[in-house]
This record gives sequence, C-alpha cells and structure tokens, in this order.
Amino acid sequence: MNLYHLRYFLSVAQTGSFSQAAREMHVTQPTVSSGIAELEKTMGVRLFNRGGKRVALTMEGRTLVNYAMQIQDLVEEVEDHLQRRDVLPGEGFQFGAIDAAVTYLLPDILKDYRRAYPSVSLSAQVAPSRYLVDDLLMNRSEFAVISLPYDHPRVETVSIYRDSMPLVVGASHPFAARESATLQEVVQEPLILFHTDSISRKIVDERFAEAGVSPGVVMEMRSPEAMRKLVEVGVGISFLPMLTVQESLSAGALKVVDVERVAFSREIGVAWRRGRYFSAAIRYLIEAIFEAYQGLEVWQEKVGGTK
Amino acid sequence: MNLYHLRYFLSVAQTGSFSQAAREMHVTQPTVSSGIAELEKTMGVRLFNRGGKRVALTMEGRTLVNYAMQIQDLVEEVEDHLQRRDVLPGEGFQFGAIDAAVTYLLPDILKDYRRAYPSVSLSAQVAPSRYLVDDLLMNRSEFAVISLPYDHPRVETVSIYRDSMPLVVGASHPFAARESATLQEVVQEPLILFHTDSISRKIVDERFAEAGVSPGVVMEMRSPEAMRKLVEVGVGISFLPMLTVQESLSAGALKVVDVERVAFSREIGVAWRRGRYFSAAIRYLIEAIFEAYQGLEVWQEKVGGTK
DNA sequence: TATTATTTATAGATAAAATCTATAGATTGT
DNA sequence: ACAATCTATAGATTTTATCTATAAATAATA
Repeated sequence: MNLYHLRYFLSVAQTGSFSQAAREMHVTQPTVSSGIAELEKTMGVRLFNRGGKRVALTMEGRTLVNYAMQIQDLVEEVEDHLQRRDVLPGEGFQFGAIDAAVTYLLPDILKDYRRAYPSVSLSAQVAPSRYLVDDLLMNRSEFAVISLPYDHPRVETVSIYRDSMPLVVGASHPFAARESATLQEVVQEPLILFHTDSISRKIVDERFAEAGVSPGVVMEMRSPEAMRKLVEVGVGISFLPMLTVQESLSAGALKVVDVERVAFSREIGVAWRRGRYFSAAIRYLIEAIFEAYQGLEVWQEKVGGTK
Repeated sequence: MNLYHLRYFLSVAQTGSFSQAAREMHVTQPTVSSGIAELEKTMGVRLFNRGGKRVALTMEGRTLVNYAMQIQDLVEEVEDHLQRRDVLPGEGFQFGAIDAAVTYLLPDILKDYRRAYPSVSLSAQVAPSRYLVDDLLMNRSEFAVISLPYDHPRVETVSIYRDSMPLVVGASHPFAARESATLQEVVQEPLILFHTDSISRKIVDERFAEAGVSPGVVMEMRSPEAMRKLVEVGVGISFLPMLTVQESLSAGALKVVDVERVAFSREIGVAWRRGRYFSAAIRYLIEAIFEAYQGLEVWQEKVGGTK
C-alpha cells in the first residue's frame, strides 16, 4: 500500500467512477484500475462493487475511506508544517552556555526569543566550555556559547564578545589603594585561579609563561561566582571576568588593579559542530545573539547566507 | 513522499543510524540514505544531523516523527481491520425486504445478527419487490428479500420460503361455514387484490387466466395488513399470504376456504445484483437467512463456496 | 430490439523509481 | 597513526507505475 493508492481510492470513492477519478488525478483510467486492483489484492477485500454506471463502496471500502481520509489529512498537515518550518507546540531544542553567558549575555535575548517562538521550549545546559563542546560533538546540543579560543577540527566558532579579565582584589587588600602592580608582585600573593580545565585558566597560564613567572600559593575553582566571593572576603586575589565582577565593583566590594604591561582577556563566542544543519527556530536564536553583540557577518559567511 | 519513506525515517530516528535502520528494514544502507535524502528534498528541510557515530534528529525531524508515527499507526490499524474483516463501529449497510419478510421472517434472524455484529448498523428498506430490485441495480442496497419469481438478466435469486396464499374470508362471510369454494364462486364476490405492480398479484392473475375466469368487483391495495383488516370487517374476500393472516386465523377473525383444484402460493427469496461482492458482515446475514429457511446450498453454488 | 456510447478490465510496451553493488570520503575509537 | 564504522555517491539492475491500444460489459438511445 502506498499513498498514491489512497489518493486514487479516495477519488474513486468520491466521484463514484474510475474514469472520472483518473481525470481528476491526471492519469489514465487503467492506472486507476490497476491501482485499486492492487490495493484490493493486498488488503484481501473488494473495495468497490463495479458493474453499474457508478461504482459503489463496499463496507470494507467505507472503512478504508475513514482511515484514508485521516491519513491524507496527516500527510498534508505535516507537509505544510515542515515547508512553513512551523514548530510543533512543545517541540524544542537544547543549547549550551557557560555561566557568564547565561547570566549576563543571554537573558534579554532569551526574553525576546520567547516572544518570537512562544511554543518552543528551550533547554540551556550550563557547564564549562569543554563539556559543552562534548555535547556538540555528540549531537546532544545544537550550539553552545563558550569561552574562546577553542581549537577542534570538528567545531567552528565565532566570537561575540571580548571580556576583559582584570586583576581584582578585596576592598581591604593592600593593592586596593594602588593604581597598578607588576606580575612579580602578583605571583607573591595567594592566587585564586580557574580550574586547569578551563579556557580562562589557560589564558592566564599562557601570560604567566610569557612573562617567565609562576604563581605561588594557588586555589583552584570552577565557579567564578564563588571566586568572586572569596576575593571579596580577602582569601586571595584573582583574575576574574569583568562580566562577573561588574556589580561588586560598583558596590565597592572589589577593586580592579592594573597589571603593568599585561592585559588579560577572554573571548566569548558561539560554537557548533562543523557542517551541521540549523532549523529555522534555532538559527533565529543564534542570529539574535550575533546581532546583539557581534559576529553576524562572520557567521553568515561560514554557514552560507541567510538561506 | 511515500509510506516506505516514513518507515525508513522512523527506523533511522529510533536507531540513530542509517546502517542499522537498513538492517532493520532488510535493505541496503544506500537505499536508506537515498530515501531520507529524497524525503528531505521534497520537504525542503534537513531531518537528521549526520557526522557522528549516531545521527541526530533536527527539530523538523522531531516534528515529522510525531506525524509519521500517527500515520504508520493508522496504516497498520486499517490493514489489520480490513484483513480481519472487522467492521468499523457505526459502519453498516442497507438491504431491502418486502413487508412480509421484515415482519414475519427476519425478526429473529436480525436479533441474532445484532449479537454477532453489535457494531454494525442495519438499514432495512421496506418496499414492493420491484422497487427493491431497482435499489439493487443502482447499488443502493446490498441484497433484498423479495417475492419470486423475478426475472432479470442482472439479478440472481434464491428461494428461501414458499408461502401459501389461501382464500381468506371474514368470520361472518357465507363462505366461512363451508369447506371449499370454486373459482367461479370466488370471482362473483367482491375481491380485494394486490396492486398490479406486485408479484403476488401477478401470480393470482395467472391462475385466473389459466382457469379462464376473471374477477368482478375489485379493490386494489399495496398493503397486505390493510387488506387483512378489510377482509376481517367483511368488505370483501382475498387471497392473502399465510404469513400475513396466521394470527387472525388463530384469533378466529378470519377463515381459510379451500378453492377446488387451484393452489395459490408465492415464493420469497433473496435477490442480489449478479456478480457483486459481499463483505463478510453482509454475507453472514444472508447465510443466516438461508440457514433459517432454505437455499444455503443453492446460494453457495452460485456465489462460490464459503470463500 | 438493435445500436451507440460509456464503463471497467486486460495485455504489452514504455517510462520512472527503487534498490543493489562497489567505492569514496569522514569520523570514531584503539 | 591505523583499523573499524559510518554516510554519500555513481552506475547498473530490477521492480513497479504508467501509458497506449483494445476487449468485454453495461447503460442509454433510436
């Protein structure tokens, strides 16, 4: 049984004539005849009683009419849905984002998105970048907002935001009164650093290596919020993303101290598995992110126009 | 789009693999690949993201899964129904029957039928035989219980019951006291006869013609029940089917009078359009009729076994 | 009642498509 | 880096859907 069988069948049932159905379907009458014959053969029942000027449905034929109409309706409906790229209510997707992104960069965008696609349920996975990339590679999430750079042959990235990572100290720390400090001075202090997993930590380590210094007492953590708190209470000093410490700075709980000749910063960007296809509802969100910050042109170049 | 497309698609969606789906569907992997590719092309959307060990549904793919499962369920359901020859609730058929049949011959059979096929709705068309045959020829009813003989090249008939048509008179009629009467005596009386349309009338007329007599005062009617009442109150005498007058005879309201050397009777039988196909639910009813009266063998011979 | 027109069925040829084999290109895991 | 596994592609083959021509049956008409 195939869909064209059902189309022919319904047309015959409606018109009461094989010939007329053939005209309606733009095929010849023998085509309809053999189509119905095959349907009857596979089903093992007669669907029409022939012989008159008009053919008449058998009981089994009437049963099939009910089903065939339902099936045809569903087929039309799904074709319509997919071609319009409508989203089925309750349908949704998952994306990843680092803590800073989901906390500081995305809220407004997600709010707007909910208005554009009210029926799409979003699921944001918050984790360090490398785990998010794992999700990308395993097709468990559609895209991710992560720390850059991230070098992987199967992952493409586009930067959306450059976030500085200044040296921050508690308000009562000796450095708080000063304009700047040298790296040599910094590594004497107890340092609170990101876990070695993290990209931010990698950036810091690279700068240390370039300057030929290495930190002394160190505490390693994964949560920037926790690190901020520790710095505030004077456990140590740290290089923290500006996004994370902005509020504490205005509140006076933290102070930024310049480090001579060294600028720390990390990029935040969108990452996705190379070559993947983006559904309209997903592409919309990604492009909203690029528009709100930067990178729209680079993105469009990489994934090919607005198409 | 075709049904096999959907089968392949669902299999890929479930297994997460083109190759595995191919094994499950007993086809080769390129077959699945091109099937999905074609589906994606006609729909204008990507359904899977490839590239990993496993392929992942896109949002559009997830939408299609919903529909495809519904469609496949309906297809399986209707195939099952038709092959089992189940009847859809509310489904039914129409048959014809003359008044005597529906009143006296069929009630018990229809009661049994309701138990065998509780969800089948029956529609009995009650009319004189010739109209019922029109319905048969126009495919408006599936079969009919009519008066025989009925000669038509496109109609087949099998007798189920021989119904005598004795002369009946009211209890107070002069004939009521007698054992028998001659045809000559009968035609002197006011006669109440079936309308010339009817087969019963034709039978009576033929007997009259054979005997070389013709009736005098005559009233013509279509309803045997009305005729019975008229005879009871003494308006005239009549040849009425035994089925119709049985009760009045036992109640003593009517009397049967023998007519010398002449036996009136009519046959009642099942008629159908030659060459037509009978659904299982219909065949069951027809065969129940033959079993209750007679004719099962003749019927089976004509329409070909129990198949 | 014969005749004409219209209907469905059948046979054989043709066009379309689904499927297969063989193989390339990529990715994953050891 | 290598072996195993996956999907995509090209070309051949088989299947099947469709068409043309025609027969057989039925209904309408003269």
